[in-house]
Amino acid sequence: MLLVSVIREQRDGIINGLGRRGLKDAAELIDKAIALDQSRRDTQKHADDLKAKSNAEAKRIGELMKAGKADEAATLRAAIASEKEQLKNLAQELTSIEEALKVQLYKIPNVPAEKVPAGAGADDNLTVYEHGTIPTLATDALPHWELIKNYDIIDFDLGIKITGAGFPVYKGKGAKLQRALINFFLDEAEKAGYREMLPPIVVNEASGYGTGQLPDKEGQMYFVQEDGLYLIPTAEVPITNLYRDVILAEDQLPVKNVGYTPCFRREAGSWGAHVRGLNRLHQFDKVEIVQVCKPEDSYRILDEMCAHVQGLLEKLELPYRKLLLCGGDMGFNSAMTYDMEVYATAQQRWLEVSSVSNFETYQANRLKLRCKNKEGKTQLLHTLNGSALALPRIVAGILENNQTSEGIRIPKVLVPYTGFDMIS
RNA sequence: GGAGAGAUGCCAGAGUGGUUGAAUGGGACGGUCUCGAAAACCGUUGUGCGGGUAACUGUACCGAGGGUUCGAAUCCCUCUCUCUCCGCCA
Repeated sequence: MLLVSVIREQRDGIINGLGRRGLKDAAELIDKAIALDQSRRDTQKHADDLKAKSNAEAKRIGELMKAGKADEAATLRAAIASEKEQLKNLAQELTSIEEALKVQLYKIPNVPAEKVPAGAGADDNLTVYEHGTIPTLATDALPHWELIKNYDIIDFDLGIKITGAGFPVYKGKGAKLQRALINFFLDEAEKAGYREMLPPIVVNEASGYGTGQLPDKEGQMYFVQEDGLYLIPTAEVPITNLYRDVILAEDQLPVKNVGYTPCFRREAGSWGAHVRGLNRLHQFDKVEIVQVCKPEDSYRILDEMCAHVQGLLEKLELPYRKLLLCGGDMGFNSAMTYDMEVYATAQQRWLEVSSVSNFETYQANRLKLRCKNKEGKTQLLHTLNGSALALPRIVAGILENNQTSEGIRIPKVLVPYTGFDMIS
């Protein structure tokens, strides 16, 4: 969430920035927060002053007792009663104002960075880079959901039987391909300086709040009622939350972590023609890169992370494009996001395979993730993350684009990992 | 699942109602000493939120939330978490 002090000091700039998300009521959102903040400060001043008075009186009673002046102490004690009552009311008032302010701040999304184009939705995203050539397929080329059946490598029906729709079973070379991709992605990240982490894939409520899935987006996550735990929708949640309530030293920055996890998404109500096959699943595998850095470095690092992701796609010989998301299409928490999309030639569609975001201090403020600089001052850090990469759509791209009459060709770089160069 | 113990500052660990934001030790940082280093000695070493141009200052925080009290790290209640032992188990 945004820092209330920043909202106070940069009201107009923030309203302006939020406008690029297509938010109609930005001014109203912000002004309500400012009003609550003002009343919070007034109330706190009032309460603090009164508390200072009563602290002094309590201390005075202690001194009188020690000096054996019990009767004087008793007089003073009697005088305090009404103050106590007032203090209690003020404290209650303050708590409820603070609560209201917090709720209000949770409603305000991150401010898009200056370079982010204004826009309402996907149509306003900017294509900033394209790479690779779209292959020319035979006329009888099949979409991946047909290919996986023909080669018997991914089985949706079995998944339905044991779990439900959107939980595929990977079989034989299909399963090996998953494992190969995961290892390839992890190895590449390690070469780029990331430290591998294998976190839990269920998290508590505090972690959900830390990275911004909660409140409001609990519908996205599977919830284990009995234990109050959420299945992670992305490794971002556990890996970024490793740094919740942490104060790092400057020389520990930037933190570069990578993790493979399964990801679980309920995706309620999103089933239809566009989400066939591997295009959208309830459970899928993903390797995620996460960085924590000093504010002045975060946009350089955003570029660095994109370059890493693009390098992966190039090594996999997949045609892709890079989009700079417009304000309206960005996630709630993000200040700037690039999406990478692979072209799935048989479907004739671009599939989002990675989303790389800079959250600036938005998550760090919730996480209380700070660093102590050389002057001994603490300041909020910036957090970033990106998929590197999400598997199912990569698999869809490989299957569709590399289909031949002899079978499906495995990208060269993966062959050492799969142990085979064709699925036939 | 059963039984017990505990939760204090960067860490270890005192503290059972009245200048305790918190003894002591360690660590870290700065200084003295040294050619340099070690040792020794001296000093510094929290966070949030307010007020103030600032120096500075108020307040809160000893797992969380309530309560008792003029006054709570210290007493009471609830919750959470951790650890140990037993059971079960990959």
